[in-house]
Order: sequence, then C-alpha cells, then structure tokens
Amino acid sequence: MRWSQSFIPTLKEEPSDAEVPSHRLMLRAGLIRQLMAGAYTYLPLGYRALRKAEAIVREEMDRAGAVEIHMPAIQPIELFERTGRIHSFGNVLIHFDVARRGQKVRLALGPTHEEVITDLISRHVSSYRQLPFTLYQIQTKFRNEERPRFGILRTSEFLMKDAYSFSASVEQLDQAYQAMYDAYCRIFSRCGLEYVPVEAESGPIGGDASHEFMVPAPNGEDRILRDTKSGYAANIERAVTGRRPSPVPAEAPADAPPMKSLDTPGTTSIEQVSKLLKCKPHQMIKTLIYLAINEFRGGRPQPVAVLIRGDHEANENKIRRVLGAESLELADEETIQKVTGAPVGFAGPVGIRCPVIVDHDIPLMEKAVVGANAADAHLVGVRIGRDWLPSTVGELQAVSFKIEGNADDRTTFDLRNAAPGDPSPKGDGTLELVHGIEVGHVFKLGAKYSVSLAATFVDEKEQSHPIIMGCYGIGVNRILAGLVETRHDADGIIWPISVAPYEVVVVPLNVQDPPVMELAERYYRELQDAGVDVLLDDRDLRAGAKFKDADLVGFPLRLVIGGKGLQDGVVELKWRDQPEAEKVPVADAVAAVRRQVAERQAALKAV
RNA sequence: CGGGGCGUAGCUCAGCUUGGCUAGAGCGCCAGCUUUGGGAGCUGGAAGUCGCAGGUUCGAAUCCUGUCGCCCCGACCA
Repeated sequence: MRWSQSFIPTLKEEPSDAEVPSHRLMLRAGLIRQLMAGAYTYLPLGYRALRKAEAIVREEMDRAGAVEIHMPAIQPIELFERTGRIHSFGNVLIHFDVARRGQKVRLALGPTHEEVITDLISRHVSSYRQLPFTLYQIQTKFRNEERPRFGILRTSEFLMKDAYSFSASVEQLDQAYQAMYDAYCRIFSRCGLEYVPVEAESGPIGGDASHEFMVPAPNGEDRILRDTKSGYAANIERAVTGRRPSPVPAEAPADAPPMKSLDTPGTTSIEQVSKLLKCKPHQMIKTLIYLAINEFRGGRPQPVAVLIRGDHEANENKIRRVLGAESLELADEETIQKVTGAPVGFAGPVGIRCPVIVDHDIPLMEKAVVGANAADAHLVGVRIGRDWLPSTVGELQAVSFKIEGNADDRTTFDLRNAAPGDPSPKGDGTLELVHGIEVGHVFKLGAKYSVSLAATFVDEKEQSHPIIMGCYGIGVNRILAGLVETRHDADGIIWPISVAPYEVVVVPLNVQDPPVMELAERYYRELQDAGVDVLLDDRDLRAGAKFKDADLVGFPLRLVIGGKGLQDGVVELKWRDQPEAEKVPVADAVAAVRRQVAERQAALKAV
C-alpha cells in the first residue's frame, strides 16, 4: 500500500478529549475515530491491526480444536427471559421492538451468545456420543455501557471471540477448559502482550472455576493482587488474604481498663468516627449486618453480624461462601434496628442480638473502637474475650449456616478483600496490587444455561443430564488497547510485528529525487513480492514529518532511502524498539529486511 | 445515576468576567517561490449558522432559561 492512497489521518497535537495513552495514541496515529461515546470507527491502520489480532485468535482456536461458526447479532428477547438474564443484564442489554406485518417483534442485540448457542445445541445434541465439542465465533457484541470510557477499552460495541464447550462430564469440561486456557496463553504471547492469568470470582451464578487474563497496566480498570515470588495472582474479589485463623482470647489482662461509652452524635461512618475520636480506622471495627438467605431455612433471611477491621473492605462473596448461603445482602434499616436496638451506623458486637462472625484480623486487635448499639454512641477500649465473643460453630450451625468444626469452637474467617502487604496464600511472599486490563476470561459455566434452556443428553444408561458447559471470551479490541497501553514511548506506539498494521514502512526521504524514488519503488515491489507487509511512504513531505509519523504509528521496521546514503551506496534499517539504525548496502536491503522480519515473526510464533 | 469540567475553523486554543467595531492566533489545508535526514521559511488565499432552541436587549460568542453532546471522578459492570 502507498501512504498517499491510504487514509491515515495522523494528528500532530493531542486530541483534547483523550487521556489514557491507548486512546490518545490510537487517535493520533490515525487508527481510530470516535463516532459517539463508546463507538469507534476503525480506520485502515487500526482495522489492519485488529484483523491481525483476530487472525491469531482464529488460528489458535482452530489449533485447540474449536470450530468456528457465526451466530446472528440480533436475537429474540424471549431467550433472555428464559434464562433470566434480561434482569441480570438490566440496562446493559440493548433491546427494542420492530414491526413485522403488523406484529411486534422483540429483539435484543447480543451482548454475548450463551442463550443462542445453548438453544441451538439443545435442538441437535441428545446423546453423550455427540459430546464433547467446542464452538466459537468472532463477532461484534453490543452492551449499553453505563459509562463508556478510556477510548476503545470500554465501548458499547466491540469485537469479541466467544467460545462455548459442551461436555458430558466434569472431566471433559476440565479438558476443554485447559485447552482454552493453553490457547489463550499462546494467543496473547503471539500478540506480544504481557499478560497474567489470575484466579477470578465465578460470581453467584454457577461455575466453580474461572480465570481472567489480565494485562498489567496502570490504567486498567481491574485490580489484581499478586505475589511474584510464588506466582500467585488473583483479582481483588477472589484473592485470599493468606491469614490463618486466629485464636480468640478468653479474657483480657486484669489491669486493662474497662471499656467506655462516648457520645458520637451523628457520626455513622468509620471516617467520621475516627475524626471525632481521633483514632485511626485500623483501630476500629466495622460491624456490618447482613441478611443471608439459606435454602435450609426455606429462603427466610437470617441476620448475621460480620466484623471487619475499620480499614478493610468486606468481600460479600467470601462471606456468602463461609456461611454457605444462597445469597447475601446488606440488612435493611428495620432489621438493623431490631438486631442492634439502634439506627444504622452504630452497630457493634457488644450485646448484639444475632450471630457474629469475625475476620482473621479481629482477635489480633488488642482493643478497639466499636458502635455501642445505641444511637449516637461508640464504645472505646473494647476487648474481645472480655467484652464480647464471636459465635461458636454450634451457634452458627443452629441457625443453619453450613460451617464445619467443633460445636464449642470460636473461630475466625477470611471475610475481606485482600490488600497490598497481606501475606501471600502461597509461599512466604506478600501480595502487591497491580491494575490490569481484562483481555480474556475462561469460565466453567456448568449447567446454568443448559438447565434453563433444556439442553440435555442421555448417558449410556439412558439417564438424562444437562450438558456441562464452559464459556471463553477474548476482547479482540482490548488486545490492541492493551498493546498500545503497555508498548509506547514519547514518540508513539511500538507495535509487536505480529499485529502491526504493516511490518515495514519504506521511506524515500525525497520523492522528487528520481534515484531515491526509483529505489524505493523497487524495494516496495520486491518486498511485496516476497510476502512482506509493506507500506510505501510516497508523500511529498519533509524528512522530519515522515520520521515523526513513522514513529507515531509505530511500524516495527523502517527502511529509509536518502540521497546522501545513496551516494555511499547504503540505505538505513531501523527497528522501532531499537535506538540505533543499521546501514546496509543498497543491494542487500531486501534480503536483510526479509530475514529480520522472518526472525521476529518466528520468535513470536514459537511460543 | 451522583459530582466536576468542556462545547468558538479540520486540530489545539484565545476572546466571555464588564454585551458594541469586520470573531482571532498557531498548526493543518490551497497556490507560488525557496528549502530538503527529525513536524522548514517567505508571500498570498480558502475555511466558523461561536453545539442547538428560546429569552433579555437598540445590539448576544459574551447575560438568563432550557436542551443536546463529549470528557473526567465515583456508583454499576456474565
């Protein structure tokens, strides 16, 4: 392609409404243009890069044994009603009515395709002998993001590879999951992307295992905790704190001063109380009243007090799992009034009338500031063991929480988000916090959709079972955004050769100079014939402008033909990620480019 | 959905507080001359319903009301 014939609107100045590097640079390099919030046009260079990433995804999915199909983006909303996801997606699902022969047809634009594919499979699979298999597609998805942001990192329309595995057994699911996991590692490596697979929360609905593939980047929206020593990494929802159960003291030292009640009118938050009483949040205990719904109680909500150190964040998934509850929500005002005898904001463990569970860190606090279970008051100098005790295992079991252990024991649990500095759950390292961009997700779905959409098979004993599913997504656009976000310098993007819009840019410094231009044209032709992906910068611009543009777009290899070099019989080869250029004799340039490009490509493919 | 910011030429912005001459600059664009290895110089030129609607006024980019759009922080995000 000749630069003059393509459409590459580079910008010299920073666009005013872009802040993160990927957004800024993709606009400036002429890769994308915004149509509206959350929707971008891919211009020639951006689209080429996107298609290269897509091709790598496709190759590796095929290699992993997945089979490509293509499903409609428009879907009957009835499918989402059957799975209940019309509610769980809520406003994110884009749906609308159309008229057909006077009838109203209710449509949705696919935010993902579990419903469509499970419906399809339910009609055509009936025996274990047809299983297992994995299907995938690469297609535009639509989600009405409440707040699109960061350029193409978070948009309402995006290109996604979504794969679905169908298995007759958990063993088959595990195999399909591992095949996808391995394929993802190859995909991101081949794309030249630095990535970390992290353990992820599989959410309240189904599934028991899930990994997210994260690109560590300061602008990532996800927070992950990792310990580089042991290789442990998990998203903040999932990360285990590495704390052990702490012994609950039975009493306090004899000379410890008794607890004291202080007036704290209108101070209901940790922040307010710490300010008023001049204490630090980590000297306080947060008492959160939850309502747990447990099937054994016939769905009747059971209040429970959860105690967390003041500077920590409660993790509802961990609490729910500890209690073995179906669902969990913060208690309403009425319940709090009933349990604490006080309005919201003054709950504490002393004298509370519901079961109490505590985080591992709580007994480590010698004394603490807590709510007084009375309006406008807090207690200071409160000691566990003397002033209050957590519930015993037996007491918790009695209200039907599924907790193992000796009935008389009082124990502690991991109930909070892990934080940087916490000990790693593996090895002796500590956890550090990094931000990440989620580029992929593998997920053992289980039978959630096969049950609601009646996708079943019969086994060799003619017993009917729901098909066991897995789902596996990759945000193709985010591969590009992740690359630009992590591979750029002050001058522009630094593409890995595998997804660069062009592998080589041929730059004749003066298109008016016939010998220079003739050689450039010859290189262009010969490189094209050799299968090299080459762009000829045939614009009649000054050298400086061409160099700036080449650096901005970030072509991996630049081949410069200048009048002076030509007099010495040399041209110049420069890799975008190397500081120095290499001079090569005119006659050797094509061979050198072919060899070096092939080497770079091979290095990325070999992984 | 809460909080903040911004809409003036293709891009980046000034002008608005205190209403008043023909609405400006730099970059880009067009023509010409010079220049030719890191976004050149000179000369000339084209280009804006000042986001939109309404109001106040003799007069509105400027003041008021409404509305639309975009960006950022937060909430939300299988």
